[in-house]
Amino acid sequence: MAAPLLRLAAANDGDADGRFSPRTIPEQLAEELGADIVAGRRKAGERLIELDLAQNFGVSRGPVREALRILERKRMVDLLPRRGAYVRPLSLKSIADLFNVRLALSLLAARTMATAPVESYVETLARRCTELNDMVETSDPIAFARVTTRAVRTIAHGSGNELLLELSIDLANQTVWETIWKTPLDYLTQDVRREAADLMAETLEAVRKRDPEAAVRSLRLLLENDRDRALAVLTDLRKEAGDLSAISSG
Amino acid sequence: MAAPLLRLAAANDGDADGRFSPRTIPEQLAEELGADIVAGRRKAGERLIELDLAQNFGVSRGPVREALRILERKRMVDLLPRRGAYVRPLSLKSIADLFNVRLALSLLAARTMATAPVESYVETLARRCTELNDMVETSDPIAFARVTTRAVRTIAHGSGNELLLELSIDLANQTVWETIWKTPLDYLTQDVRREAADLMAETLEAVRKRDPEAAVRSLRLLLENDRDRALAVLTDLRKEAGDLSAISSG
DNA sequence: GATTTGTCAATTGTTGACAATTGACAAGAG
DNA sequence: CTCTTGTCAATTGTCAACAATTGACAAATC
Repeated sequence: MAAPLLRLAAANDGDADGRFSPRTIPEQLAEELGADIVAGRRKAGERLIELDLAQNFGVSRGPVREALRILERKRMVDLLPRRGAYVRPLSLKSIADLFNVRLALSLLAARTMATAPVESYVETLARRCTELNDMVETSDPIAFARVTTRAVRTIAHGSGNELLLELSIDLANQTVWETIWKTPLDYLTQDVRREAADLMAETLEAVRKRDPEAAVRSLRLLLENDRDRALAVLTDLRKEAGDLSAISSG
Repeated sequence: MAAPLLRLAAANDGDADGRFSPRTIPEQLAEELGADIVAGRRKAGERLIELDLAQNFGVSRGPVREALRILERKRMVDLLPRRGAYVRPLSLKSIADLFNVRLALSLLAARTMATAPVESYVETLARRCTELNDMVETSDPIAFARVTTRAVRTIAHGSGNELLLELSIDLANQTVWETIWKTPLDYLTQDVRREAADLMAETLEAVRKRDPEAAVRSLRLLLENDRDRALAVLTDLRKEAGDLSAISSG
């Protein structure tokens, strides 16, 4: 197998975070490997051998090691001392778990933000709401989903809780999402989008009125809907095709 | 400076997790360094230089590097590519943030557990409740606090959400707690213990009745009390002594 | 036949050397 | 005097070789 080397990483568009740290080789490796895992080019449970990876990527084992640590942190591989790295199976249940944790953190964010709103974040959230409203009519579910995610992240920012924000970003970077983005988002019909946009607007309103309970209530509805619909789609998907090897029955 | 070498790590009592992976050198380094940071032997913001650490510990830079990655994951150091590792300042606010995140996760756990309780975990929780009740009369705040923590972890287990459990353990391993354990727990008076034990019992009851909202309600009260009292103590502590260098005003 | 022990290749852990980058400081230009 | 540019030591990033451990398979023992 010839050495494919690294494609030297396209634009560094600030990885969903604010930091513009230089893009290190281990990070690039982790990204590539992560993509491979999501795409099913690496199967669940497969063992990853440092030397092989190093040769395939055209680097030495050092950076590969660090990349594996990064992927461990992202919960994409299990790292057993002296026994190697294994790609972690990604069950439907673990996706549900992920949704629920995100939900809990987002609700804490909403509650906190509504308790002591910071004007700049409220404004940003308002902008997102406007965007969502505008997108109800158009029919681009992917764009809609992205803005929703961004709005939720704004709330995480607005909470002022840095740990919460960090965890949210970590979870968002979780590759599960990459998988989910690739699933059909047809369930985001106009009606569903309408409802979501309204609920987000309600949340914004509650934040403005400094009513934490109301904010939590509406955001919870929004995210629970999202979770349930996404899970339904994923479940169906599994029934049809037994592949997508990254997603096991679990 | 002579080479202190590693004291070869005492009993491996299964680090609060179930796994009994072999104790690797990087893990030991991380533990030592972490202890140094908590104890204030490494000050907030201080730069950690790989070569120095390597020489002090009597190993080469490789393992030190991995140890730093571990500490980054535990949020104890910041790792800036090409710019080194810095011990992360631990502000009062970040401790509050930690409490709040733990709170949110625990409530999700309680809600989930109460939705579909698993007998074995319910039993364990019941045992913890009994223990707590027995400890109301005795006056060992530390033991009481530990059992409380254990009860909360039981709930995390009982949720069946592995991600949640993992995050909880991560956060619990956060060194902040080590710091907190060392603060005076005098606020855990008999009255306070009585209330806490009662609230935990209520939570258990709610779980048994499969009443998620009630479970969340009582556990929330319990943990909010805990948070507020602990923060109050820490705040006072800071007013008195300006040291405890790991805790900055932030 | 089941269990233990010995051997070996494959793989991970560790090391020391070399390359690349950073931040600081000094010298020079405006 | 302020700002830019060049140089340099300190430090991190990467590499390739060596050491230690693992798991598997075969041989020996009970």
